[in-house]
Amino acid sequence: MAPSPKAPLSIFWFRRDLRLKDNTALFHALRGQHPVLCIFIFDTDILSRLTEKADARVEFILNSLNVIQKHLNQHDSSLVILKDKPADAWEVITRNYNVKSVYFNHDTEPYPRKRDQAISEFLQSKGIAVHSFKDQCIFEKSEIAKASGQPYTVFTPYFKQWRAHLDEFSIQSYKSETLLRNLLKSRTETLPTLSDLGFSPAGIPIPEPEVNLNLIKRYAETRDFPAIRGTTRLGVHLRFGTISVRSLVRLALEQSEVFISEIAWRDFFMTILFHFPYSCSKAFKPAYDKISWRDDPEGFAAWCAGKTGYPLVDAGMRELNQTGFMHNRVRMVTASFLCKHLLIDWRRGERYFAQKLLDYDLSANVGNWQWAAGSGCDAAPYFRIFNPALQAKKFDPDLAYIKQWIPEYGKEIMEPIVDHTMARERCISEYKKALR
DNA sequence: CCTGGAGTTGTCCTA
DNA sequence: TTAGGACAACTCCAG
Repeated sequence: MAPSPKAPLSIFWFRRDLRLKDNTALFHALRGQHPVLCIFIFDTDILSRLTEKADARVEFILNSLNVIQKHLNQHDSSLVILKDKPADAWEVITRNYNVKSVYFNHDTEPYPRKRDQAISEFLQSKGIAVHSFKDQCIFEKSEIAKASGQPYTVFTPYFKQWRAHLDEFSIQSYKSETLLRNLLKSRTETLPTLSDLGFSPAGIPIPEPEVNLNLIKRYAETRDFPAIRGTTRLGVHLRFGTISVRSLVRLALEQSEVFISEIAWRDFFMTILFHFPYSCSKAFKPAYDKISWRDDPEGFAAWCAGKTGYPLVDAGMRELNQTGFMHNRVRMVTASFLCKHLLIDWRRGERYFAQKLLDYDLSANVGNWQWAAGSGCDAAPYFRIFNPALQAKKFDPDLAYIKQWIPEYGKEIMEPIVDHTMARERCISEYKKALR
């Protein structure tokens, strides 16, 4: 860290908003009265929980920080990177700099909420002003709520309200990129390397943050076919904030209502987790925690490895294992298979996806897993059990996706690890018993 | 408070 | 081959 320049300054704290363009808190920081120093903290509590050392997400963050650093350097400024527990990092920062105010964007997940609360109290106790802003979603917290003020728990009425609120203001651009002259001038700091952080490259391709308008226009017709490039794959960029969700909505508004509604689903699940934080580890509908999930180590291992004998399930799991991505249609099929065919607790699947997905987001992952298990708000009815063979026939009719991920398909025959009809009946009767 | 309509993404069986 | 009802009732939400 640089030696103490005692001039008063503001700090902008990058978290999951790794961009200089259209960044709300950065915009407000740069319009403040002090020059702005940008920081990023590698949270050692989070890093130490990552068991896989070839983690593409750490790599993605580092790449994004390097892009930011290049731009900051053009303005004779530099990122300061810390690797510490956040509380300790802020202890160091406030000791080394004459910090007058701190700016960051909201993160409403349970852990960041607690963290930000503690850090804010610490900063305020030192007389430092804390300013935080909505940035990672269009509407958050209780902005979309029933007339009574209670949060919606059903998507359709939520979306109706969300859509009615969507105006110029809610998707305006905060042109932080035009204010970079207000950055603090500082000596260039060297960024850590991946190995400095204790990680190694994952060898996973990272999609560019490019918005393909034609793809969004055709989204409703193409999104369900995993062999087609029919989805934008922007999830990872929304996850880390390398694109602004407002800019995406601005572009998509003219193109596709279905795509817009998917952005609203993202807001919806974030809002649900904000109001019902227990739902990341417990069934949203408590009765579903009465299901006696099977402890089936072989079945779980087969599912993870993509060796269930159901081609679409296996193709999806192999795509996930090899690329850190799985097509959304296939996410539903694989999740349904684990919960319903194998009767394995949705939390185990959720944790596996959490380890593997480059675009992993707690609220969306938990929301969708609970949807698949039937335990979530507004979830699939329990008797709705995806038939993997039928799903393959409908959505991968020429087997292009299956053959892409299962090269031995057609040459070797793999017996299904569980019979569809038996599994279906077992599931319905077990759910029935639990929900009685 | 009451009431009626609706609820992301399915599947299976029967006629 | 295809269309329609059953699956299960319950809760949510708006008027």
